[in-house]
Amino acid sequence: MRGRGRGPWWQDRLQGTGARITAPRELIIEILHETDDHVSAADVYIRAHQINPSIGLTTVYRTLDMLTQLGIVQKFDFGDGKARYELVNNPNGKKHHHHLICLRCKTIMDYSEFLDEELEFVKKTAGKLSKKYNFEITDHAISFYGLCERCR
Amino acid sequence: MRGRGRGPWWQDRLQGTGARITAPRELIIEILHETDDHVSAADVYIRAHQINPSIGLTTVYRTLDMLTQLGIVQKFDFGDGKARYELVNNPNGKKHHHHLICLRCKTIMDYSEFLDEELEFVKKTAGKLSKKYNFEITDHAISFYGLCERCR
DNA sequence: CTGTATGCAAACGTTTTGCATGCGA
DNA sequence: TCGCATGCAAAACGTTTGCATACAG
Repeated sequence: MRGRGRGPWWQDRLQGTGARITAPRELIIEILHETDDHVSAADVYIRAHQINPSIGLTTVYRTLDMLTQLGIVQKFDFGDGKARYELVNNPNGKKHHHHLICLRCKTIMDYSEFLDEELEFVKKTAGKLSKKYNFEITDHAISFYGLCERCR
Repeated sequence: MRGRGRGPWWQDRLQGTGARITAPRELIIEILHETDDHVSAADVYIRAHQINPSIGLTTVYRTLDMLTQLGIVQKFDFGDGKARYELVNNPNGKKHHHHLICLRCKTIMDYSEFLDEELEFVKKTAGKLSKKYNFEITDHAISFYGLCERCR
């Protein structure tokens, strides 16, 4: 287990763009790193605020936005009014996964099974789309909607 | 071309649930039908309002929500702050498709090629997930993110 | 005639912005 | 020191809700 805090793996990415390493940014990334879940900005803010009460919600939004544009974080909109964020591709992070969303209770479940076939499909499709539309594909999302066990 | 206005294909669906056929609902569905695009609630409202200025934004939201719950409309959240709506599976409608979203200019492109392989993949995966998580899957969405031709 | 559907205005929750201050490099 | 980064408060935005009225069945 390497990432206990100040792992430098993301500092390089930030400094490479001229961005500064600050306490709020360190804390926000650490929180994302320790949370295996799709968290909202408010979720991050609450946890950050518990540790360092001087951090403001605005900074959380701005940091998440910056990380999203750098490709360090992926932003999701599941249709419940608030955006969710997840670290992507980080060394200690959880596996690539997709989502199962209950239309009634809005629960979001992750699944990471059956990814071998998916990877194959995604790669093939991305390649064809990329060529046909001259589109540089950097990411993708697959979501299934329906009714969860409790709601059906 | 069948659907010029009062096509009854959706009236049955509505009446089957006890919902009433009203002028605002007819108009909203007609607008969705004539629009091959992923429209926001405001988009629908503007067009509806041009035709019948007595229609309110609230009714547009409530109607789109009702149609979504009936499965007549699919609601999308692409992360730009407003939800988009599309008619799904209607007789004259366009083919099932997925989305290519530019992270810089937020343009949303549809693609409906390569769906044969996709259908196979989706069916297989949905079946497995359904069994494993006891989840009743009714819909799915696949989106690719990246940079469009103009932005890269 | 009954109850759903509607429009308006106001409320709501999330996200963004303006501005003065703080602090990393 | 210089300018990006921050926090606060207020604004902005999309969406939802309360309520009295209209109208489909």
